[in-house]
Amino acid sequence: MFLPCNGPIDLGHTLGSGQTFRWRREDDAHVGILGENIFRVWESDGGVEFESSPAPPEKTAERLRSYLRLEDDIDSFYQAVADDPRLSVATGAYRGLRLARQDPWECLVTFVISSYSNIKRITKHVAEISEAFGDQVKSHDGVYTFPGPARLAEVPEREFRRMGLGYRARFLTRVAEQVLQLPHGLMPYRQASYIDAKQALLSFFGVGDKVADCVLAFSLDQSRAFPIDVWVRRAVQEWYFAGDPVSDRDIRQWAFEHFGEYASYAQQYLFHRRRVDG
DNA sequence: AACCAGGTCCGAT
DNA sequence: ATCGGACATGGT
Repeated sequence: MFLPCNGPIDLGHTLGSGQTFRWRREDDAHVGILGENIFRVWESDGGVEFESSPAPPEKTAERLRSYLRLEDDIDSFYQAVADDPRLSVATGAYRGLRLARQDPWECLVTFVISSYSNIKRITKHVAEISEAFGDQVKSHDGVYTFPGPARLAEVPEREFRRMGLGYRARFLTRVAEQVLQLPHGLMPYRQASYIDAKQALLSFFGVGDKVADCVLAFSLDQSRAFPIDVWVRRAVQEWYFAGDPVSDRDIRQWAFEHFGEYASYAQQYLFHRRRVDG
């Protein structure tokens, strides 16, 4: 089934730029799990083509469309930063890199795990958690859904430690318990203000500024979130502040003034650029 | 063999 | 408010 896209889309950059960790290349397509269904997606003229199972494409199209943010007018972002020479290099190189709209819970767990780790290891841990605690997707051996907060809340911390999660094990157990206390889960924060949503996330044990901003940018539609990790810190410091040391607080302030509602997109391009090309 | 990785928490200034 | 050290583990 075909889905049109507003502007360019590059699945390799979108799904392989360190925002999502459960997609894999398979021939010329990308295969991943959204909710209870497995998707196979590839680029097609003016959009993407996809298959899904066990639910058929007619039933899952909206989920994929939303996930890939096909409605985003990405060209207006490119225009907005056209006068920024550093960012223009990245938008030129990674044209079609989109932010994904992930499930907030899965995104939260993923980035709690990400703390002081690396992409390869994060990918491994997310896969292990799905296999160990998720449900098998119907008629797809070895393919698992992502376990919900109720399931992870009942996993003893020592099991997470056995998986090699280290000190993050405690974070995971606590975060699951805390999310379980929310009457309507994390979804309502899509409608909340950036400030309110961030404050809520920061109240979770194991969630600081960086992880909170990742969840806000990659799952909660908070376009002014600007996650600052080691790579982005270096990029901003060297490319925009002449190498002078800058506090995270100042970077956040600067990012909002400089990029406004495009901050989340700008961050992902800067991150990818810095991580891939140094 | 030190050093680093999409950080956060906590106690001491 | 801000700063340093501790925290687990695996890869260069």
